[in-house]
Amino acid sequence: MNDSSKKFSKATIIDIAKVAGVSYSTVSRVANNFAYVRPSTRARVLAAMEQHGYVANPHARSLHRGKSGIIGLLVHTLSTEYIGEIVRGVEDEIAQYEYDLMLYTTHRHQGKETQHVSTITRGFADGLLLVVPMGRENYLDALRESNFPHVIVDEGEADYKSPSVGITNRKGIYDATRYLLGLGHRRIGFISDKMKVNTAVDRLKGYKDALAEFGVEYDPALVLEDDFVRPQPRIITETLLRVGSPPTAILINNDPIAFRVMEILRHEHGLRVPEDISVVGFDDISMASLVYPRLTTVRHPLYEMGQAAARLLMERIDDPDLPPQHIQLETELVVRDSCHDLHQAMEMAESDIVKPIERRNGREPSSPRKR
Amino acid sequence: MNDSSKKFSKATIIDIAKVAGVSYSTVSRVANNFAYVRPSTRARVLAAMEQHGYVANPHARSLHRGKSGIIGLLVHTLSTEYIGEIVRGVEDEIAQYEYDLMLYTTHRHQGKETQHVSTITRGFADGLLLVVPMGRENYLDALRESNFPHVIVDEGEADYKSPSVGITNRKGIYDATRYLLGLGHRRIGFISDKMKVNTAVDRLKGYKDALAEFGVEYDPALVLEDDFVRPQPRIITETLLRVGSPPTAILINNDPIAFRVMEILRHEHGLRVPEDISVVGFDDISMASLVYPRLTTVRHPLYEMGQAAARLLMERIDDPDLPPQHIQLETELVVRDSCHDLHQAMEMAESDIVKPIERRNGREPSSPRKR
DNA sequence: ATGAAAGCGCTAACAT
DNA sequence: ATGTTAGCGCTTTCAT
Repeated sequence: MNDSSKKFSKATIIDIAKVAGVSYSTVSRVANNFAYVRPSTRARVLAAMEQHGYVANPHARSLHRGKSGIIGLLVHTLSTEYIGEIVRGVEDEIAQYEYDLMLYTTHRHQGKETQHVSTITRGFADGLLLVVPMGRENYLDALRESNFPHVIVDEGEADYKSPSVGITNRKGIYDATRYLLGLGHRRIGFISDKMKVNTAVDRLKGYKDALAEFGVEYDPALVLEDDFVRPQPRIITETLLRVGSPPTAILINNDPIAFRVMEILRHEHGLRVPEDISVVGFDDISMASLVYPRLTTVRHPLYEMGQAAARLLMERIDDPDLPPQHIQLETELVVRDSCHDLHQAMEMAESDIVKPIERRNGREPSSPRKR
Repeated sequence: MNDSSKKFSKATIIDIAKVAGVSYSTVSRVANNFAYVRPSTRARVLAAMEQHGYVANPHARSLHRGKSGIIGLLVHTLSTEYIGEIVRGVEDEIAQYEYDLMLYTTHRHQGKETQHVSTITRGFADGLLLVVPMGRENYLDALRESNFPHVIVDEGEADYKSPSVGITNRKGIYDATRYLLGLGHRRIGFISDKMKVNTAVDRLKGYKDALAEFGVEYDPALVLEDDFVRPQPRIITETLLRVGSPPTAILINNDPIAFRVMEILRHEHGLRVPEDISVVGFDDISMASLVYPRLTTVRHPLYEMGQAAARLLMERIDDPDLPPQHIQLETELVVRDSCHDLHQAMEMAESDIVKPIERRNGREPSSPRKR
């Protein structure tokens, strides 16, 4: 409004109309590529637009059209590859529809703010993507009531009231658990997100199913709930190692936490992975194949999930009355080097003087220089 | 505009005015918390707003005010912790000013599109943050010409025409190189981003300065330029190992690439880090302390950089005529376990039968199970 | 093929 | 303390 801000205020449709010597509705026609504009007129308008670097004010346009070409994305944080990959999928998909992305981080809009998020988004964006595993009930209801186009990303099987995209969580963990059981492991630690999170429930089921199938009794002492937003890998690890008959393998429902557990196992407990203890992660982020030992994990198709969610949202923006749909993508067990075959280990032990238990503190990490 | 979309179109200021039995300017006054509204009237309006879940249409508001409360963020990709941390800093900072974030990914708006980005952003957002190390000349000029508030994030020392935030790149690498030299290394590989990127130039300078200080001759064969957008760690590594007198240490200007190089060194060349070859990274992302061996690297204050950039931008939105300013944040060498002390190694070798050269393929990674 | 004019929802003078 | 009104910049009938 003040003078200095005028400096970068763009030419309006009226300015262009004046320069081109036409009415501003004609400029609008040219800008929107409508038919029935005489080629010579069009050229003149185009020239004027070019000259002044004209571009339509998106707010005015949105105001009139009643839609903005923007979709909102609600996430907890951006600092993880997990979310980065999802956003990449979303971005690539909506680019085809010429949509743009508005970012909302939930930790800002806390408490009563959480409700505002949906309200803010409503009216500003044409649709909303939610990557928020919990604490969303209040505004989810509001979104459904007002029939505002939205899609939940990475949803479990519990709640299909809203359209959503997810993965085969149960099967993913089922496969991983079976794999460990197949290697001879019977005491398998399970580090899970809070059971408030739907996907965590599904995954625990996969764990139990596999155990049952192998006739292994389910031991609650081996199942630890952590808050994946603020994980406590040290506490979790120590708790698990202190269990009466400690686990020979740990299934951790999140790669980054698995990395931290491995680090703790190695540097604070002198345990080797996989020789002394096996580790399996979940997500298969890029680091999984770069750590040492390379992490065996369950691939989570994050990019594809983002794409699918965006596509679903586009459909619902077109027709908000579509019945809620849930898309489920396939996981895949990726076997790398972080698990030990106990059968093989047995044979070794028989022809070996070193017993497994003695190995534990046998080898310190080389060159333990301080930070 | 069609019927179904009406379903979630919110009540307007006029609807509320009717319900509350006042004029809509009064509603506006209440919505904007103006004085001089009789408490009873205010209460009535508030009730009506509550009842209908009223929230002002942001486009109408922006249109009128001439500003939107939005800042644009232009990044290449979101899939890295690097960018995630920056965005987190930005987010936290702008939240205090009640600004929101609009995301633009450059790989979408390529070629002539790149120009559109600035034009789109102009008029829609009140300011723009750029995390784009290269290929931005065209629109940067346009931004400066129109005096549109913008800040370049992670800028080197070459270009202070635009306001920017960066780090002590030269010193960061200078410290790291000195550290390696201090450990006795004389052949130090240097893997850098393209020299088109300003920061890469600064860093190379730091490398050369340290070398000169130790009287070590600069060998161009040890300096490899890679494209950090599409890195080729395998090629780089092999090239470096094939140099006549190969490096005993490698300085890699990016942690994720350092992780990949370490993996390649280990699994494809049977080399141990740090015993056979030392590695230093740059950025100190969270994984640096979780890999094995823990990575010695240069800390890049990403979060703080995001904050500083956002703060600078806020200032410039307030007063676009401020002279361009450059903020430089401090780096810090973080010593962990990925570097070997050659002096120490010498002593060892003398009292050891195993010569360094023989060690090279001496130890395969344990349990080399296939993926 | 083009111009005139209404209106999208809101804010901010200007009245009263 | 509240109502009236003129835009903000654009799209879109409706005329011509």
